[in-house]
Amino acid sequence: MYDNLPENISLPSLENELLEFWAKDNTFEKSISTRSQDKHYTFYEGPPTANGLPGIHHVIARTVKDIICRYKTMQGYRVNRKAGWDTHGLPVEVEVEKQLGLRSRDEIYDFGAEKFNQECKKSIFKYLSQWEELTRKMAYWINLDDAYVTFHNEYIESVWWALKKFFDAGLMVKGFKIQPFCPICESPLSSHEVAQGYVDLKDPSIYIKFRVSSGKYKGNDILVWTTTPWTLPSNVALCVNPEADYVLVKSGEENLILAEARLSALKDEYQIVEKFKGGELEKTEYEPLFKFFELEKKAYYVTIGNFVTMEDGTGIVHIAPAFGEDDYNIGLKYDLPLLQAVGRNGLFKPEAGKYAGRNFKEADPDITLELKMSGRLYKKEMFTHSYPHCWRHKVPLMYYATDSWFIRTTTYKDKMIAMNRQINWNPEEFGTGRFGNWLEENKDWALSRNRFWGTPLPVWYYTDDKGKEHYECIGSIEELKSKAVNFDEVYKDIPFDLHKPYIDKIKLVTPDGKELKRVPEVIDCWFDSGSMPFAQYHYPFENKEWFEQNYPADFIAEGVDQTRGWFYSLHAIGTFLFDRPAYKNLIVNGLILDKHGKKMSKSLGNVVNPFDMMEKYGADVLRWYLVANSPIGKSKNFDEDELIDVKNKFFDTLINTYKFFVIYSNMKGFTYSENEKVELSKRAEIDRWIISKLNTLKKKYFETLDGYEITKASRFVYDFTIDELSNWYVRRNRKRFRNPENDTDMRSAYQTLYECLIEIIKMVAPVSPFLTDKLYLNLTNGKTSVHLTEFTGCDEKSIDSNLEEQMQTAQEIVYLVRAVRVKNNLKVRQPLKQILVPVLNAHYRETLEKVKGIILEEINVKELNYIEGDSDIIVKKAKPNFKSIGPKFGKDVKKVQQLINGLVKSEISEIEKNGSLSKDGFEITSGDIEIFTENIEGWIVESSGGLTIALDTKLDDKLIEEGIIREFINRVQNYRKNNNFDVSDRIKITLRTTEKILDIVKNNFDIISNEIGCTEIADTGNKDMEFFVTDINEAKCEFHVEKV
RNA sequence: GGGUCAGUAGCUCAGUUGGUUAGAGCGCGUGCCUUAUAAGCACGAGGUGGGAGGUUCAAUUCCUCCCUGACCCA
Repeated sequence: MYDNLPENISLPSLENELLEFWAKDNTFEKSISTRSQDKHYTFYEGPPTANGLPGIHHVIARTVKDIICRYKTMQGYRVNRKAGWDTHGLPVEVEVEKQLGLRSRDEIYDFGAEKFNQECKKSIFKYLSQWEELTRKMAYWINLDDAYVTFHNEYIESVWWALKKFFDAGLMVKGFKIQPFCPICESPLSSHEVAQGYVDLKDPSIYIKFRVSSGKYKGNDILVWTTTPWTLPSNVALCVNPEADYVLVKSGEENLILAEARLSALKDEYQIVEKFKGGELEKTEYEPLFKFFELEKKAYYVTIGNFVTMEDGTGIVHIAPAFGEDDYNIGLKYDLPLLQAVGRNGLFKPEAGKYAGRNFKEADPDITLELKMSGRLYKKEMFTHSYPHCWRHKVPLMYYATDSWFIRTTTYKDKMIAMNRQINWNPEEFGTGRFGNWLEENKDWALSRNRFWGTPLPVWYYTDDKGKEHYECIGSIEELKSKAVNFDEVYKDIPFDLHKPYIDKIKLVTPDGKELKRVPEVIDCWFDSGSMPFAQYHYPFENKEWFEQNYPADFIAEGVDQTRGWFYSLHAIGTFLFDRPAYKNLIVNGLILDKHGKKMSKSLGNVVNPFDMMEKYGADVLRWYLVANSPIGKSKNFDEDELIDVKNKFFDTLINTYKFFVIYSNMKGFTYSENEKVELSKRAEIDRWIISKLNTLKKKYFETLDGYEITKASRFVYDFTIDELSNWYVRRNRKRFRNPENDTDMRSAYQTLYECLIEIIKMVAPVSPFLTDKLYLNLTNGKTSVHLTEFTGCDEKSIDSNLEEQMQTAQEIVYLVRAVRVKNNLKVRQPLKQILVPVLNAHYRETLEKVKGIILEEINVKELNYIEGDSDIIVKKAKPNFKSIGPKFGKDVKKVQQLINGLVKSEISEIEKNGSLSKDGFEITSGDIEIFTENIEGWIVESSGGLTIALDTKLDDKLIEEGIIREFINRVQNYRKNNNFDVSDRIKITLRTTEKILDIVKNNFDIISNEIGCTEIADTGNKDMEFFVTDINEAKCEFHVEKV
């Protein structure tokens, strides 16, 4: 006996039941421990931060990870799944600042860095319980008890080891970086912070004349455009686009140089005097506007750069290397001096003459005025643009050059590009496109952060007599202990902790007695997470062998937002340290938007709560929806209604197929047993057909999943389950399951269905692990979870493509006949005499002969007859095969198309016979045309896709009688169903109807009684009886039913 | 501002060496079938394949530009 599922089963409550079973059974642990040590598959978990609530977008990434891990487990691999937590970084600090009401760096110092970091540590796992609950409920199998945590001393030590490797290779260096900088925080802002602070600002837009002081154009003026007059006192160069055309124009008294494409910027009429490429201006010197600084390096000349555009301004920009990234790069390229007239606090420095002490933005009008007075201003406009502001202080940011530590990734960029080619990206275009391009344009990694809560940069330094800084990088705790002079003192009363501010107190000494202090910075937390392949195992201090076996990862998966985050940090670190990519395969999932394609945000109130979804529809349904409904890599518009569709269509169909099997197996006393298997060759044709289809499905399923294409794989399973198994195999075989011909036939049918169910369950299991396990346990001995089983491979031998093709032909013909019936108002219950099918070749005839029985039964027709290709009543037509005639006839293809469409029967016959035909100067061969029949003279026909059928719609008394019998059976069955009769209930019928119907029913009592389970049909009843009123072929028909 | 990806029916999505009638599901309308099915089937309505050019005998598919959206970076 097989256990059935309850009526109206609630998937969420079923899931709770299985969660308990798995917990008791230790299924997850077993799914790892029962697999061989020698066949392991390595998965890396990208660490989330638990100081924010888990959302629906976490569910999709984790579903993807879980599916592949479960799939590989079911392929026999041992898949260790170590969880991880990302615990450092600005999000944590911001959260704590909010909590404590701290508004600036100074306030954090006042509060105390030590206390601040303690608060950070407390805040990290604020939502841990929600994360654990999500993990459990969605059945994400990962080992949370053994999670790596990025703030642990061991983890940091491994990160330090990696940093020292970079340092020793000369790839970790100190330099400048232009960063968005808040003058009140006196700190750079992260791009994430900048993104939330854009405000429309009205700014000046001024055109300035720079007087040329050398070369061919000496004495003329270069016209320059800027929207930041406050940067002009820090100007050291100009920049033009070397490829663009520039012109010298005469406009009134002025001789101006600007880009040809920007002539519209001129305020007066002009004549072009000369035209030349921007490159020719390089090195042209000019007179500076301001002279606040003594320069040590050469400045005040024209440079070239491709970033200069022709979209606005004059095609010539001014360069202040401390205040813009392009500017800074030009400064490096030309070795320009770096002037900073404005300080970190946003105020002009004392050297800046009359501007000293002024706020940078507020000085704009005065600078403009001064230029006007000195005759250097050409034109002034105002314009409004979106400009970044500090989200805390609401003041405009400066782009400002600050001290930073860098990883010089650009030096091994080519290697990263080469290694990237070894990685299997899914979807592919993310690897070649987004990530590939990002690598092509690689910039050095700005590593350091002027913050508090993070992995401290393990660099100590001293300044020598000449003011030069000397650095020492520490790569382990041991090294730190041995080199520090005050280690024990610092950690005397506190637990050992590598974080600020304790680590800042550690002092080192050089052999010649120089004292070294630690640099104040912490590092970018992306370096933490990118170090997880080794840091999670405290490599190289422990687990050396284990790490080497588990690097690189076979598989990782995250959202597309990680392209330049985790995917990059893993790649950049792995490439350098281990000379190999850090991962072989990855799946990138798209963002989840709301149903209208809008980003989910608290302020819009369109955030989907994953717990709600799981409680309403179950994790199985949610997981299936997330990966199967739309391609994983695309952004997904989350729509709850579609969850309902998934549940109704897929899960209900699967459940009902299962229930059907259980009900009838139990009724017939069938239990699956390997020993009593009916050989495939001895099973009915339709059994072999579904088994063939099943194996074709398995083949596609393994192929796509081995290629990490989850969406495709799940759609294959979906289509098979609904279309082939439920709607064709089970529906067609219902009678057989109820009344099999003999014992072999019965076992053949039940075994076939059983095998299909088991295999589908296994294929669905990685995606939707709950229901499948329940069904699997019910269908087997109830002891072993489906997640502990292994797939049986595709059985190629049982794939019979002929059989599949035959069935497909049958299905197509059935659909055609149904269409004819509908159009001619002929119900399927009315049997018809015959259909005619034109057969143009012997193969087609054989095919039809094989599936004749199925066709006739499906469409309720008595005979299927053939018309041979040479019959007079067939109207043959030909249509062109463009693939063949296209290359052959080229420009004449349209003429040939008309010619072929106009071929008459005799001409087509000639081509069939001789293989070719000459007409109008064209030689048509049999490969150039497709022959089909479109009409059969004197018949009602329907054709589609090359198939044609004709239906004989003439009725005789016999057919009408049969029709009435079926109608009557149908009425009674509907009545039984609507009145909740049990299948086994026997009934007695009293019938009041026309004489004709009454006669027919009585004369066919045996057939009818067998179908509807009645013992007697009477034609007279008593007056108290209630009659059910219906009609048959427009004749009134009333009957009364009672159970006997 | 730069880069990447996408845009196919009201909605969700298929669709490859470029081949002429662009498909499916959901939803809508009308019928039909059914004692596993809140299921299924057929028919119907619904498409300037985002827009404009170009290459070609032939473009949803290849190229260019533009528009819209999302993401990443400034």
